Amino acid sequence: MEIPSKYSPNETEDRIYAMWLEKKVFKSTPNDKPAYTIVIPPPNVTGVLHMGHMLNNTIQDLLIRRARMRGFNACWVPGTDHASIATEAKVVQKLRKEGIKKSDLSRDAFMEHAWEWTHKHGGIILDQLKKLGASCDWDRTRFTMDPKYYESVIDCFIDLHKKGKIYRGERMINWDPAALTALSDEEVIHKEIQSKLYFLKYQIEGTSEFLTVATTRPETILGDTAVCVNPRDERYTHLHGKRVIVPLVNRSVPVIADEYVEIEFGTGCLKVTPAHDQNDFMLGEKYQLEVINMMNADGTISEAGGMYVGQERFAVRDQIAKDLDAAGLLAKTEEHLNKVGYSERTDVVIEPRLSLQWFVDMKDLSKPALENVMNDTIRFFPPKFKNSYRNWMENIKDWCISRQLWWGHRIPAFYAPDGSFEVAKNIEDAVAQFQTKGASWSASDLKQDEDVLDTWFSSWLWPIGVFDGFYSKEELDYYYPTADLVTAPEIMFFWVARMIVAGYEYVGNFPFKNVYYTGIVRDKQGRKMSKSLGNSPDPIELMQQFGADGVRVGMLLSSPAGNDLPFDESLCEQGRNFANKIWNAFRLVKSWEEKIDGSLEQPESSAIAVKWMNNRFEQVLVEMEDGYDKFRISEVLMQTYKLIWDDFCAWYLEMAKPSYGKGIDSKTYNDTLDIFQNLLKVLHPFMPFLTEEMWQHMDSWKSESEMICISNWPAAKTFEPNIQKDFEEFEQLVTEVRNVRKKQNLPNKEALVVSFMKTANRNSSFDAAFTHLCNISELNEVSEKMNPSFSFMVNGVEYFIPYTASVDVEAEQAKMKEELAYLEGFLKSVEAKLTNERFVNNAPAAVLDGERKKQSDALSKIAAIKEQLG
RNA sequence: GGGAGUUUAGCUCAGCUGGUUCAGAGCAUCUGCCUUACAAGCAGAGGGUCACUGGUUCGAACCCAGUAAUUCCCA
Repeated sequence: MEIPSKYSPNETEDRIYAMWLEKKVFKSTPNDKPAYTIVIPPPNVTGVLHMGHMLNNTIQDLLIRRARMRGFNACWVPGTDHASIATEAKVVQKLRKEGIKKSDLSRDAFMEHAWEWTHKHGGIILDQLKKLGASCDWDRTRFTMDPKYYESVIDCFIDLHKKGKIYRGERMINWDPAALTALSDEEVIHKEIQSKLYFLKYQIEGTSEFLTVATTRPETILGDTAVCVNPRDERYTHLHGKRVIVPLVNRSVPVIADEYVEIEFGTGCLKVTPAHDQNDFMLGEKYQLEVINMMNADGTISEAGGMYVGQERFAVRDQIAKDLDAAGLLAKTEEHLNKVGYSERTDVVIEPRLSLQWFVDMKDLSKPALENVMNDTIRFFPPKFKNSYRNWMENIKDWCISRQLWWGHRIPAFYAPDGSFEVAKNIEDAVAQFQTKGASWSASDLKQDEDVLDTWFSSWLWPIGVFDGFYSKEELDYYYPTADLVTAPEIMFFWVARMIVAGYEYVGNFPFKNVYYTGIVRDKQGRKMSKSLGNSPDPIELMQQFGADGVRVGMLLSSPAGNDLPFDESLCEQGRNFANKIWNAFRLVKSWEEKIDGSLEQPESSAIAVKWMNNRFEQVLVEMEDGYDKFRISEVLMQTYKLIWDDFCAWYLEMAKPSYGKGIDSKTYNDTLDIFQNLLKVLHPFMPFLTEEMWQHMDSWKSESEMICISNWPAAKTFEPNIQKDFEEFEQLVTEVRNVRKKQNLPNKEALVVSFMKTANRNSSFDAAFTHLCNISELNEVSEKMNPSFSFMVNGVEYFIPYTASVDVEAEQAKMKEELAYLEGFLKSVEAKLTNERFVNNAPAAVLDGERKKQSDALSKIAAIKEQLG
């Protein structure tokens, strides 16, 4: 069978993936083997694969495939997140295009549309993951709104409410006036905006004097109920206890004094609008100020504002500035760099707003989660993220979990007409609960809370919920805690921290042992990849172009944990080239199948090559295992890359390759297959398709295991460091000879004679490989230097290759002189150290010996060159 | 404003306990090759004031202090 010289992934990948699915190799059920579990960070159900997913899931697949081969019961649980805000926004948008307004629909009708949308687009992303080679147990696919999962979320809410950890309260929250919902702090993005600072004049009551207050939001004067100064600010001590008149509004408000005010900022006077600013709210509570809510939910001015009613907030800002100016109450305006909060979802300016919301009291819940990260029970990779984790957890605030949306888990609170409420699993339970309290409401009297829960309030239960852990311990006991979590640092607080909290609260144990934080995928210019910038390549197209394996390698080549990944297609190209390189090594070895000559003995050159290659494999394997333990994925990949490309292809195969037209002995052939097999195994997690395809082509491999993905990971054995040392010497020697060939333009076909100066301790272990590889006809020992000839030193032994054709003697001598000058300078610096008494007295013996060896090596090299020069 | 990080070759990054793994890797570049697995390749070569300034030490890319640039998180 003719194997093409180019590997074509497109033909292969779908076929291989179908085989894996058919043989159910990714399926996991509890058994005697130890479990190794990963739960996927569930992507948005209607999302499409982007480069961040590619990175993330490549790493997860790599870990799970390695674990599977190492004999664990590997279980990777896939699934999707209902993503309430994002999905609802998409459905609203789609309906709008059809001319339907959300407000015209009933809740049930809207939910029908949302489900339809979910069924239509849901799962696309999971199919895309299959293209990448993701070895998930697809039978376990979960969705955060599956009936069972939904129930878990509701039960969790009820439980926390019973424990007194969930409460309803009026708080200053982040309000999104476009989506008409509350947002958690984490959903607000702060941006620096060039804005104006307005200096407003407040008349001091009963005088003709004015007080100037600086503000970035002049429209909020409609809600002013005080002016605040710092008690230490001597400019304003005379105003303590006085009252001032709010400009335009003409309301009299008190002047209060509080340390909170920054003396240096603006004029040192702060207008206090308790309903529209977090800190003002705090001042309002402290000094029992009146609260005037001057804004409607959609960002227009409310009746309570008294002026500009119904007008949009930013229009009013401009208008009020003009009106103030006209009234002579605007002292001046200044340019000002301001940080403004924007909604992550709708990108409109967030309005701090007082409203009645549901909260989780996080203070006590978060304690074990903080402790067990700090003491490394749960390990973070890279550990630097422990710092920000601690910072956040130590200052944790209550979690606002209600959202004014329909798509999601509806809050299980039922309100009676008198405003009292019960938290219950369903309306019947609520009726019963009212009854026990002596309130006899019927089901038709009660109304369920209109709001749904924050999406993260469902995904924080993910590692438990995917195993139905709230209702059955069977799978939970086996799979939980999971092994590793692979995710982006951006959602450390949204998700990772809260899963840890939930894990300790509901299972009494951590949800995962290790957390690997990936970086952010950026484009060449360092910009974050985003849809709006259009700078993100389509992963599916990339995989078509370079193969899934090529893209996987491309993603992992430069992505140490926690570092951003500056993505460049050329990395995928490197991955594709690597695939092709291996493919061709396979073609070579496969071609030997027909050249086996049973009568041949294994030549010495092949014997040493096999011995070295096996030894080298062991050496690198140890380093790789160490790298895996530390999650240094890129490093492990590079080690694998060099092991295969440099050691195996460039050196081993060249040494073992039979001479032109000759057959191959069966021992070398079989040894080569064994080596190749091990290499493919350690490569498999990185390039699953390519390795499986080759495995399927080789009967002797298939006799060990039907598929490489379920074969046994090679066990680390001991390696002999001396063999590698000898090899490196041999490598130098070969390079020197190649250089001589190049200088003289001697093709490899032409045999060479090489001589070396007689020495007691010349190492000859690789001589057979050397003469085979470099086409050396004679390797002679001589007792006198040869002239004229090229000469070079390898590990203290001087080698000679006689000049053949015309050689530029002067150029050679000039080069030698350069070398001589360098060596003499080097020697000088070494000797300076050795004559420094303090160095000799303080440095450890090993370092001293090293310096002495440097000295003697330099001396002998200098002597040799001088002799050559004549 | 508070906190954390980063700065080593053209690019992306290693460099773990201060000293033979000490200035490295991959890619890119340059030179020569269609050598019977592979031009998506082979062979060879060049390339660095380890951000800057000072300190500690026999010895600093590594420890300390300061400066600069830059990234992220929080408010």
